[in-house]
Amino acid sequence: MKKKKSSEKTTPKKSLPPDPLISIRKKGESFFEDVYDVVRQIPKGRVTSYGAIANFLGTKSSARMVGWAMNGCGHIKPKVPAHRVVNRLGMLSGKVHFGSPTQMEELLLKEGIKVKKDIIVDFEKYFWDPAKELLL
DNA sequence: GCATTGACGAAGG
DNA sequence: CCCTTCGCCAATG
Repeated sequence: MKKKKSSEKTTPKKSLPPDPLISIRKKGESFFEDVYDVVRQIPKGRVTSYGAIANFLGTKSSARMVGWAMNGCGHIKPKVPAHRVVNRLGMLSGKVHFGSPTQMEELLLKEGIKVKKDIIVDFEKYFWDPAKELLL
C-alpha cells in the first residue's frame, strides 16, 4: 500500500467538516435542496430569516449562501414560499426578485402578515425558527 | 487566478 | 435602527 508523504500538510481537508448537528438531518445532498426543504416547511402565516435557516443547516456563518440558494428557487418544484423568508430585521430584502415589486408583501398580507415600508410588523411575533420549532 | 458582487449576520460606533 | 467593517462562500467578470 502506498504511504503518504512525510511532508504532509496540516490541512487534511478543506471542505465542510461533517458536524454532528448536520448529521441529524438525513439530507445533505445539496445545500440548495436543504434550504428549499426547510423553507417549504414554514407554516402559513409565519416567517423566518436566512440566518435561522443557515443556523439550522449548521452553516450559520453562511447566511449568504441561503440567500444565494433562494436565488434559484424560481424554477424549483414544488414551489418554494420564498416570501416567508426575510432577513434578520424582517425586511423584505428579496422582494425585488419577485415578478412584481409588490408581490412578496401581498403574499405575506394574504397570510395575515402585515408589512409596513418593506418591513414585517411585529416580526418577532411571526418569527419561526426551524432550529427550535422544527426540532426533529 | 484575482476582484467584485450578493435575497446575510454579527459586532463596534 | 442608523452607520461601517469584517466574515462568510459561491458565482460571475
